[in-house]
Amino acid sequence: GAREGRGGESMGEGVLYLKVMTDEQMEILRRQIAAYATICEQLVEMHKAVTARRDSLAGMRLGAFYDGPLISSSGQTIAARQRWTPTALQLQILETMFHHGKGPPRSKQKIKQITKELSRHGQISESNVCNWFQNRKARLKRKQMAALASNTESEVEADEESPNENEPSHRESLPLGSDNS
Amino acid sequence: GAREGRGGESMGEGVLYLKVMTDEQMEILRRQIAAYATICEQLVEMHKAVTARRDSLAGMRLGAFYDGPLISSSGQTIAARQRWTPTALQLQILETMFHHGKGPPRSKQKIKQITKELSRHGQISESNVCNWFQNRKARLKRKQMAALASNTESEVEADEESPNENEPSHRESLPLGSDNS
DNA sequence: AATATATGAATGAACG
DNA sequence: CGTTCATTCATATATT
Repeated sequence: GAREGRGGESMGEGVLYLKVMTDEQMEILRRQIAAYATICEQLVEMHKAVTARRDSLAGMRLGAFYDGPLISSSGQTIAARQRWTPTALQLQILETMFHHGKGPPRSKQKIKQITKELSRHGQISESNVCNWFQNRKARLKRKQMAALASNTESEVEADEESPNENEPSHRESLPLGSDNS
Repeated sequence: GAREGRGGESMGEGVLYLKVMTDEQMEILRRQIAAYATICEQLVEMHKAVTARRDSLAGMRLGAFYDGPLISSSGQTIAARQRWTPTALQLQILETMFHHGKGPPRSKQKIKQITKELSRHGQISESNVCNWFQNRKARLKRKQMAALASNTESEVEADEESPNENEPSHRESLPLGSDNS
């Protein structure tokens, strides 16, 4: 197994820490994701077909499904929370905005607009949006600071104060609604 | 998938191809898998329910599905996030500090120092220390509050905050008893 | 093995 | 804005 190593390593500090995977591990991951993607796709299709021809099973009100409800890996999706949790879709959008706009929105107007946009994908309020951006920013900054502190010798690449460097070149996407590969 | 054997040897001619991922990318992958797992679980359940009451959709032969062919597969090696576990010695030290200092450390400097000290007894990072103190504090508080709850009236030690808060003591449904810690 | 508990880590919200 | 709190999630460990 790939998990021996008691006491693990520090994972909070990102940046300098890299995980190394063999091609085999990579392949396993890839296949796992692909399998899930395929299955999900087919199941969704099936469900659509079923509900299309037979609406009588309205008892199962899971219709909001393929709009990306909220996916937390415990299946507790139905329980009413008192604390807002962004749906996968909302999170994706927010993340994109964050990267694009280089930070939190500038004006209240913007917040309103974003909230409106996001509310199409789930319950959300302006303060949620506000908090999210603030938290996001604060935590990014903290991470950077931590990284910077850990190697005082500097001269490390990508340490520059260029905020537009924030694009970690990853695209997180749940290919449920969008085509991929 | 007749693919056994350890990494490396099966691919190419012994050349070690390594992919390097940042922690962030790792986390994204992990989440994606988790998300898919959840979706699949729910969809499968739904499908089961549907087919249970109506068999007429045999047209879609996806039955082999939840016979569990490849989903979990051999994966799980990477998809799991390991977490730091304090050694006995580290725990002892932390505990002592906590009692002595009456709470979490006040400054970043202190954290650094503690981390350095503890790292002599095992792998540890600053965020580990930070988290530990926060969790410790939070859980102590909760325990005290719980203890206090049994006494109801009598001496209340000014622990209560404003009662018009967001439902601070919602024990509406903890039927599984897991919430208590 | 399967379930229950303990606890490290993530994060929405609140505070100063 | 930066920091802290409160709650939740996920995994390591213990128990059956």
